[in-house]
Amino acid sequence: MTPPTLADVAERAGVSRQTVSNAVNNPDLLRADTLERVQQAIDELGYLPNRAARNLRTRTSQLIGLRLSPVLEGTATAVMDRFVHALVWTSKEAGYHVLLFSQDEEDPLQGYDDLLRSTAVDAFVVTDTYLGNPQAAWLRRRRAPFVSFGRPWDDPDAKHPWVDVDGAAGTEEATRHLLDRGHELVAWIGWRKDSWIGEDRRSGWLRAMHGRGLSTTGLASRVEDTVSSGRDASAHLLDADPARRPTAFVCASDTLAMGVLGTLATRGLYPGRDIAVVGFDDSQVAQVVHPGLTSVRQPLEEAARLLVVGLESLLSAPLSPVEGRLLTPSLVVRGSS
Amino acid sequence: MTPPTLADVAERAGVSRQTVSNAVNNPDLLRADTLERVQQAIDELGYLPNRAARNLRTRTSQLIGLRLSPVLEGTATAVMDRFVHALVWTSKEAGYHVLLFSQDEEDPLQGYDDLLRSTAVDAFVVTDTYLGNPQAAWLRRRRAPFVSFGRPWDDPDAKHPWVDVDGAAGTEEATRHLLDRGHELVAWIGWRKDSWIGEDRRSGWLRAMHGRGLSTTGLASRVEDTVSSGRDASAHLLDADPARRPTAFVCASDTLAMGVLGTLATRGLYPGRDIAVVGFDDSQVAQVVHPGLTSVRQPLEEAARLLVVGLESLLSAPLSPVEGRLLTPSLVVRGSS
DNA sequence: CTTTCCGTCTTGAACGATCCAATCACCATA
DNA sequence: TATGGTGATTGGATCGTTCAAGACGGAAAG
Repeated sequence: MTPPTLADVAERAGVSRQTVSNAVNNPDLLRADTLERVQQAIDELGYLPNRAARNLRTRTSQLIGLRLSPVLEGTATAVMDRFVHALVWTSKEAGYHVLLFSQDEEDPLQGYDDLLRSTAVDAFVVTDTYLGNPQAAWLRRRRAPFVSFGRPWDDPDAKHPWVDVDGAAGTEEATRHLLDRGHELVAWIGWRKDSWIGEDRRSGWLRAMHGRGLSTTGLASRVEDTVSSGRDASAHLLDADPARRPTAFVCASDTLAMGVLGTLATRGLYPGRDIAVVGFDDSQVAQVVHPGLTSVRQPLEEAARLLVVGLESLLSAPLSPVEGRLLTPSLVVRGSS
Repeated sequence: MTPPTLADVAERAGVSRQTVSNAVNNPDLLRADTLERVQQAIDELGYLPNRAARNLRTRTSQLIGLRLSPVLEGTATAVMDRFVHALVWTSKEAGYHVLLFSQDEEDPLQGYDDLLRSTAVDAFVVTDTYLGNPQAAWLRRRRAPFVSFGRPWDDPDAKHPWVDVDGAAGTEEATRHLLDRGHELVAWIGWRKDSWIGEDRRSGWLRAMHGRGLSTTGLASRVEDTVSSGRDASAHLLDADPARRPTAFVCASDTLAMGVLGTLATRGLYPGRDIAVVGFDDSQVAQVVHPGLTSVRQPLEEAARLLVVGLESLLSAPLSPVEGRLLTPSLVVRGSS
């Protein structure tokens, strides 16, 4: 009924508890024949070390804490889903499991604090690194091990490993792709100016346009990340100056791009033929909408992998040099361009 | 540096360890003034019980295991995301955390087995209950506590609590909604016959149609759950018999509905005006696509809540009567109908 | 005045693993 | 044969908590 313990295995194999422990954790300390005997007993009993006991003794939990961000209905954020998958997968390879917790409405740090004080997790993966988010700074003060997906925008000398995706490179590639197809009036629809991520992505568009000697005057719009904002912004840009009517849109998100597609649909314009549209995130929406939304895809699997690598080195050698990694996204071309 | 222990609190409050333990777990055993003194020491030190030690002693982990299903690119399955959120939230209310693990490619039961044998989780939440999935039967044989989201289709006398959504009721409401708007030729695009869920949803459409004395001949199609299948199926239905050309489509998933929208777009037909379309799952896709996809929304928050309730009673009284709960989904009406 | 009882608190043991120091077996060397 | 060294194996202590049982004091009952 109750799972077998180390002592059970030891008795069956005719050795001491410590020898069984070594067989599991330091097999090279045992003589070959002893190891085999112990291994056989382990297999026969289906023994696996009791997690709680091991955790207590070693002061680790082999768990990584991840706080889920609140779900936003009406947006195309399928990013987290893919990222969580990738993180769970790579964590498993490294011998860790992922523990989810949710945000406390009153105190956003509550969840972190509780898990730390009860030594329930070994480290955290932080994902919301937008400006003004107190998590990173707080965790640092608390000396809690963590890595972040997203660069520390407001803290140039942050001491934690991080991985981020080069949004500017992504939009630059997206814009170049449109320019290569003959577009010259490529408009930008992005987020409000106080979003560092938004400004980063916008800079890629600027770079591509200016790189070809094209003016961006009257081609940019900064709005909230909602479908209706994207719809309104694109309609406005299309109606503004007939001489500079955009023939293509690059958007800071798939959500905004869906708004653009909405504008086109109501006007009888066909995406990809009449007007080109590119989104960001390669969400499921981009994949299933007609005629397919070209989008910048983040290498989330690679990001997760590197985060876990960073976590491992952080936990094994807390004073090792800290590094940040910037990954280059790729463009997935579909019918909309 | 290291978190305070029970002994630290005990010393500070001038009581024994056990008294502190009681203050935390059975406060009514203490005299009021003692309790207050201990509580103050706890607050001052920021004490929280060490999880590993507690787990070891009580033989519980306060963790619920959830296996992530493989991500399917190109489909609109945003269901899991919402469900996981809801589950994490309600679990927290009940004092549990959610531990994620991924599917082993070789042996789908491996992850479950390891977590059980190492006593890492108290119970599982199983989500993939499609026909032939060995999880439920295996867990039952293993006498592992679990609840499932999805009814035990192939096992009428299953002994575990489950919660499911009445798919038939959902499509029935969707179909009635279309009939009420004057449609008479409402077509069905669903999954292959071996999918119980698909057949369940289909039966709702049948019920609604027959309830109004309408024939369903030549109005149904059963295909794979992909966008292109939905596109092909809808095109075929529209071209088949001019006398019975569908004016509306009810689909077993948002993915299929997106295929229908694709067909309409290529033919210059406007969803909601020329042809009505209803999907299933109320995915993010349905919410952001133009002009909005009417869809059946599953009460995932309620489902998660009931699952946790079931889990609690299962863990506190393993022999309590088992119950299954069928929840009724709701229809979210948008531009496409 | 003694006994019983109850409420309150304390002590020692246990959960199942790992760490530490000590022991043992074995073989090579003097 | 005695000595030394190496590597395999052992018993005991420990991690921080909860459980079981006992100690203590005062109040109620005999």
